[in-house]
Amino acid sequence: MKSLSIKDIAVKANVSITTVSFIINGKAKEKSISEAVIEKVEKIIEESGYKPNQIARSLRTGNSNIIGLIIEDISNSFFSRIARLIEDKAYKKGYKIIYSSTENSVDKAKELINMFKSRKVDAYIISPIKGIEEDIKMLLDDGNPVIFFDRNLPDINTSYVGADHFNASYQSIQSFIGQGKKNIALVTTDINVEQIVERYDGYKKALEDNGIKYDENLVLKIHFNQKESETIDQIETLLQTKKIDAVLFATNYLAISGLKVLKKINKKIGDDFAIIAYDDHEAFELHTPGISTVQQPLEEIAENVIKIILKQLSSKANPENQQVIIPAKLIIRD
Amino acid sequence: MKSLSIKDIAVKANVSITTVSFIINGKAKEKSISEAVIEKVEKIIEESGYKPNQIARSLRTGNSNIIGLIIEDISNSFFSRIARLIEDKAYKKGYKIIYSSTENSVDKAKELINMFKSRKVDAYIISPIKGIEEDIKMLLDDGNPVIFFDRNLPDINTSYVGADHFNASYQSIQSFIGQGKKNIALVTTDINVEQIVERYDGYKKALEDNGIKYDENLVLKIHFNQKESETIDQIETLLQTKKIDAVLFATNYLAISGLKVLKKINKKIGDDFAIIAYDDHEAFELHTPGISTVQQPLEEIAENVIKIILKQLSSKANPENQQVIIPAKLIIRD
DNA sequence: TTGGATTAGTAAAACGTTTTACTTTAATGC
DNA sequence: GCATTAAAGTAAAACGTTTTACTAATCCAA
Repeated sequence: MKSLSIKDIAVKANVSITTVSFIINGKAKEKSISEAVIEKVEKIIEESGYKPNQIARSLRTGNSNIIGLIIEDISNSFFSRIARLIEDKAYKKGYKIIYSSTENSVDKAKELINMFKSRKVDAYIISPIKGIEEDIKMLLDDGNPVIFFDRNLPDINTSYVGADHFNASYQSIQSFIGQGKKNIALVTTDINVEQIVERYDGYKKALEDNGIKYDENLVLKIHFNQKESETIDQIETLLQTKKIDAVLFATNYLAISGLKVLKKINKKIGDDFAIIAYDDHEAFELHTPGISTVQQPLEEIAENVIKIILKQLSSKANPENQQVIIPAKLIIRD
Repeated sequence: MKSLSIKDIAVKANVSITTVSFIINGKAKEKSISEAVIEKVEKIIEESGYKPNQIARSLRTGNSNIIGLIIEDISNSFFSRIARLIEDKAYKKGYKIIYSSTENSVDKAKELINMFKSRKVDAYIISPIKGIEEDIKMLLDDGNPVIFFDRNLPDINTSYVGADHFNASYQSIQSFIGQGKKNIALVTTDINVEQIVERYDGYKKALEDNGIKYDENLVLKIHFNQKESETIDQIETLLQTKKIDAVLFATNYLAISGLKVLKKINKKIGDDFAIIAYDDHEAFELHTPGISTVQQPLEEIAENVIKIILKQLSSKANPENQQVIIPAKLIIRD
């Protein structure tokens, strides 16, 4: 059963295709179509359940009302929650989201950009990784709205929304030190993205500022794509072989692995051992004792992202790039 | 900067558009294009970075290589994990996923179906809700491949993949009874979907089969869209006012709320009080003691979904509907 | 009464592909 | 040497819209 086209409607209403198109697009008044015709056509559209073919529309107009969202991994709760918020807000403005996960692979990221390009998405919301600078530049050169979130690429001049990773990390360490901790470890990943580097820098700077010597043996860089069991082994080794009284985990999934280690080796969180996790997770609130965490302001991030991108989409003017850095919140639990 | 079209390539190569199209689509041999021309054109395509406009392609061919995924809520870990797996597998076959969350609203679900329809997605993967039967029927009548997962709509004759909710629930209760529990509560939701009903039925049947009288006061139906604080209050009331020695939570987020209550009222899980959660969650493994859980076979579900849908997409033949029920696994933790 | 403005509407081009039906040239068989 | 077939390729229609440029009729002012 073929679906209806604008032509079918035009024939039924005994008017031209043009007229129907004007009516559909709310230009009837402006194009001086009579009230009678408008009503007739609208009635027919209503009754027949006709919906314009978006593909044809996109081809003609050059825009798709689709926003491409490129993230690391939709199954990570940080991203899935952001995605949900963005989807929600975009939806209300008539935009759909089409998303894909890069799994931190440069090749996949490039492929995704190409794919979105050939689908003519109207805008790109990207949590970027190093290595795709050229591709992003091409997008920008072609006049596509592009916004980064969570992470930034320093060489690229485009809008960005993210948490203040440096300060969040700095304050976490301050908090440890305030509790009298001296041997503070950092468990982070080896992916070379700005937000991870900033968390590292904040860690280092806080130590320095407090006169504690930075010891690279207390920093564990986990390889991004490795199996969790391996991560667990490495964290276990760290905890068993080094004298450590506090650990900052640079991502929530690393903290989850860390908690598994603690359970396994039966090490308790308490007065003589503390941890803080970056990015909240339901497991942290429920844990006994509660796990302190750096909470990123998801709602605010999503809101700013969508606000900036919609503004760029509506005003054809060349976009002034905005950099929005939102403070993260340290939640102390116990 | 306009992007290249097939025409630009044709001009550069000094051949016709048709020829370029044949080459792009791998029909060069079959259409007897000479090796020399093929090479020349391919070189130009390669060098220029030309990518066919998918929109134009879709318009002409009538398919989009996009599969629409309609779920309840992408930020729920069950769905985001499934989504990731489906995305992954679809991607490998050249299909993209475009997803949206219904938030359990019939209106939103209908809107999404319409939106996907006007975008001419090639297939629909849906975790359905009651009230959209008519819309689904229309999709099927139009010859669209549609597959349900996680939940089924009994009136609709289409493929379905899901866990064996009835048995999973039944076994959970059996397990409680095996531990000597007698006053077993069920915390579930009021949404009227098959999988929730089955979990309820399994609960009831297991009680009956063991000669325990079903007591409706021990069943708490939480309103789907209410705030978590309210849910927590209701669960707290249930636990405080009724004599209960075991609780089955019908979804993971209900169990999370339940755990928050336990923490709040300082009730311990142990010999005289047990719980089981439906759908696993990272928090459950980490919890002390570990929370027993009904684990849905995500990987298998995703795999079956994508296998069935791809088969339907490749063979134009009218699809034989498949019903795949996969056993869930009860994981006992402590 | 005339000619510019307004009203009401339409024909046709364009967006970038795919695909059908066609042409031209060369090769082959007898 | 002529008819047939194969090889190599192309012109043009079609997909379903939007939009530009146009027409025809009516109205109004001078």
